[in-house]
Amino acid sequence: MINICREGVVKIKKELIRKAAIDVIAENGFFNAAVDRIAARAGVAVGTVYNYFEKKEDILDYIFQVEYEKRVSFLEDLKKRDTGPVEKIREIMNMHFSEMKKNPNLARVLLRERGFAEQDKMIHIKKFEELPAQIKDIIQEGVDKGFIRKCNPEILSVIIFGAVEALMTKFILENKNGEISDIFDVALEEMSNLLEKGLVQSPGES
Amino acid sequence: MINICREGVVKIKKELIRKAAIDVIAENGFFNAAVDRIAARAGVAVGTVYNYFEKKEDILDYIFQVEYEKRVSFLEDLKKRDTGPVEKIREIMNMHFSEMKKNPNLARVLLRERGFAEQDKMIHIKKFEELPAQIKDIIQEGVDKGFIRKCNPEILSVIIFGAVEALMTKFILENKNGEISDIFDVALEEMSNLLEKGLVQSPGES
Amino acid sequence: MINICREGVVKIKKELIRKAAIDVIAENGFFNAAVDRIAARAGVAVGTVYNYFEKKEDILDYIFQVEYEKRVSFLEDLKKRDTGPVEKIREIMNMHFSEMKKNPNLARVLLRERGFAEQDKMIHIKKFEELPAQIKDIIQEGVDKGFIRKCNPEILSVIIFGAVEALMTKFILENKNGEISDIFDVALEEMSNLLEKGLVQSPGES
Amino acid sequence: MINICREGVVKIKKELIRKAAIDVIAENGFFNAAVDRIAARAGVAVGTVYNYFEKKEDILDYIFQVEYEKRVSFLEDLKKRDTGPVEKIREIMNMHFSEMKKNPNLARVLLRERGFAEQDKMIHIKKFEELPAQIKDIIQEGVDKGFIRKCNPEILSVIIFGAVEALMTKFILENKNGEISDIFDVALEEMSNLLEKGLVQSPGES
DNA sequence: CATGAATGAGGATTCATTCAT
DNA sequence: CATGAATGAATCCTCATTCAT
Repeated sequence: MINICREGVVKIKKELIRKAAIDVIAENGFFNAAVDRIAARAGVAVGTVYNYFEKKEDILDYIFQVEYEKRVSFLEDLKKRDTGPVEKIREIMNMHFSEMKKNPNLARVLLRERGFAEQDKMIHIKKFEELPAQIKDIIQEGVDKGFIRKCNPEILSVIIFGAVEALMTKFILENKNGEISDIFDVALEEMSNLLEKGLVQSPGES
Repeated sequence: MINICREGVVKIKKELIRKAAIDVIAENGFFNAAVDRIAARAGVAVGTVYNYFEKKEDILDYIFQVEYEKRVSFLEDLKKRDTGPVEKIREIMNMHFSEMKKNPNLARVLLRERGFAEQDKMIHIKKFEELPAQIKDIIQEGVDKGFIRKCNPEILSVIIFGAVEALMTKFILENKNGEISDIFDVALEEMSNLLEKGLVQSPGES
Repeated sequence: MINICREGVVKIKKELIRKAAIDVIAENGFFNAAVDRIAARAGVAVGTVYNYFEKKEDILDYIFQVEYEKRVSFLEDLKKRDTGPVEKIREIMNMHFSEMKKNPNLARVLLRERGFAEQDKMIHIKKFEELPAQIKDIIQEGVDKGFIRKCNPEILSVIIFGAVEALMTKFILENKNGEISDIFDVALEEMSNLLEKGLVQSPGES
Repeated sequence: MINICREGVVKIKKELIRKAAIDVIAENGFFNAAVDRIAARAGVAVGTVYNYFEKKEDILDYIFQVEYEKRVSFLEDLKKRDTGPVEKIREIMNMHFSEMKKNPNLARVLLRERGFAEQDKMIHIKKFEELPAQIKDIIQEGVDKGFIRKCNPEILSVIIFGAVEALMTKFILENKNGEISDIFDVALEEMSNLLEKGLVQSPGES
C-alpha cells in the first residue's frame, strides 16, 4: 500500500537513516560512526539527517526507542496469553533470539551501546534498560498463582535478562561475519531446564 | 631520599595513570575520556602517559589486563579447593560483588567498555571475555562427579556470568552516586537458589 | 547572486589554499608550515583545507602537480617548434627564470621541498623530478640532426637542469626580500655560451 | 693510538652522535629524525646529545661544518697545485663523487637539507652554500692566465656546482638502497667535454 | 525539505628540551 | 659528564553541526 501523506513520507526517510545507522554503528561503534557515513549509507545528505534528528545521539536513542516499543507491545500481548510463566519466559527468549537472527547488526548495537543509559538525554536507552522489569510481573504472577516458587522476582528478572543477553553477545562475538549458529535452540533448552530443575543433581536421578 | 627501585617507581606512575583512567573512563565513557583529563587526574603531564602507553587504547586494555590476571589467579586458587561446584560458583559471584563494592568505577568500566573486544589490538579485553569459560570447567567437573545434572557446561557458564554481570550493571545504574546496596546478599541467595532448585514450584512444596 | 558553476567555485577555494600554502611554505619550509596557518592565510577554516586535501602532504604534492602540468604543456609546445636545440634550451631557461620572477615564493618551494620525491605518495613531486628527461629528447634530437656533437643526452640534461636550478637557488638566497636581479640575463648568456663554446679558450681566439 | 686527553674523548662521543645523525637524517629527513632516535643510534642517552649540542638544529649545522671544513682545506690544497683550471674542476668533481661513494647517506643529507641555509642560526649551512665561490677563483685564475675564455666566473661557478649536485641527486634517487653506479665516470667525462668543447657541433667535425 | 560546503572546537599524539639523580 | 623520565607546547586531523542555496 502506498503511503502518500506527509508523515508517511517523512517516516520513510527517517527509516532509511535509522537502518543505515544500525549498520554503520554495528560496524564501527557509535563513536566511530560519523554522521557523514551514516548519511552516505542512507543515500541522503548530511543536512537531511539533521532534519530528522537534532543531535547525533538522538539517532542512537531512536534506534533504542523503536526496539523498546516493539518489545513493550510484544510483552503486553504476551501477558494476556494464557500460558504458564516458564513458557512465557521461553517465548521472550525465543523472541530475542529470532530478532537477533533477523538482524544481527541491530543486536550488536543494542548490546554494545547501552553504556549511554547513564546520560540523561538518552531516555529511550534508559527505558530499554528497564525492560527486565516487565519479566518481573510475569514471575510475580507465576508466584501468585503457585507456578513458581517463592523468590525475589525483580532479582530473577535481572538474572534471566542478563543470561539472555550474555548468550546473544557470545554468539555475536563468535559469528562476526558468518551466519548465526542454531546453537540458540540448545541455549533455549538449557535455560528452560535451568528454570525448571535448577542445576543441581536431584537425589534419585541418574 | 631512597629510591625503592627503578622498576618500582615505574610501576607507581603506571598505577597512578591506571587508576586515574578508571575514574575518568567510568565518568565519561572511554571515548569521552580525553587523555589530557586522565593525565591531569593522575597529576601527570600528557606526555608522561605516552611514556607508559603507546596509544590511548592501550590504557583501557591494561585496565582489563590487571583485572584479568586478578581473576585468573583467583580462579586457579578456587579450582584447587575442595568445595562443591555450587559453592564455588557462589564464591565467584561473591568475589565479583565484593570487588565491585570496593571499586564501583572499575566495575563500570569493565562492564561498559567490553565492546572493544572485537578489535584485534585489545588482546586482554578479548581474554577477559573468555573468562566465563573458566566456570565451564567447574561445571563440567561437577557433572563428572555427579554433583550437577547433565547439561551443556559452556552454555551454562555463559548464562551464569551474564546473570552476574547484569546484576552488577543494574546496581551500578541505580547507585550512580551512592553506596552500593547490600542487595547483593539477596542476589547471591537468589542465584544459589536458582541453581539448586530451579525456578519452578516443585510438586509437594508449599 | 550568480554561481558561476559548482566546479568553478570549488577550484577557486582550492586555488586560494594552494596560493596561501606556497607563501607559508616558502617562508617556513614545509614542516614548519602549520596547516592552521595555511588556512588562516587563505582566509579559510582548517576543516576547509581538509575538504580539498586529504593530508597535509597532498597540498605540497598538488603545488608540484600544477607546476608539473604547466611545464609539460610548455615542453610539448616547445618540441613542436622549429628552432634549434640550443635555442630551445635557452627558451627553457628563459621560461624558468621568468616564472621565478613572477613568483619567487613558488620557486623557493619547488627548489627546496623536492626532498619528498622519495616518498611514494608524492607522485607529482616524483614526476617533477623526471622533467629533465624532457630535455634529454631535445638534446637527442639535436644530436640526430647534427646540431649537437655526440654525447650522453641523459647526463647532459641533468647537468643543464642542475645548472638552471642552482642559478635560481642562488638568486633566491641573495634576494630574500628584494626584487630579483636582472642578472638572469647574464646567466642566460653564460649558459648559452657554455653550450656553444665550452669554457676553454680555443686556440687562436683572443 | 689512544687519545686520552679530555678533548679527545669528547670528540669521540660527538663523532658518534654526528655519524648517527647522518644516518637517521638521511633515512627520515631532518624533521622526522627524532633526537631520541639519533641518540639511540649513537648508543647514547638523549641528555648526552644535549651536552654536545644546544639545539637539534646544531647537530645538522655541525654536519655541514665538518664537511665545509673538509672542502675548504681540499680547495686550498687544490689551488696551490700547478694543474690547469679544467683539470682542477675535474678534480673537484672527482672529489665530490668519491666522497659520495664513500658515504651516500652523508651526500643525501648535504643535498637534501640545505633548505635551512636561510635560517640565521645555521651559519655553516650558509657557508656551505658559498662554496661555489671557491671555484670562482679557479675560473678567474684560468681566465687571467688565458686558459679559459672570457666569462663571468661567478655565474659559471654556480653552473658547475649546480650540475655536479644535480648529478649526485639523480644517482641518489636512483640508487636508494643499492650500490652507486659507476656512471660517475661517464658524468665526469661529459662534464669535462662540456667545459672543453661546449655542446654544439663544431663546423668540420663529424 | 534537501543539500553539502564550511566551520572550528576538540582530541590524540609527537618530540625538543630540561633536570634531578 | 651521563642518564632517561618528565614535561607540555605544538600540530595534524576529525567530525558534529550550521546555513545559504
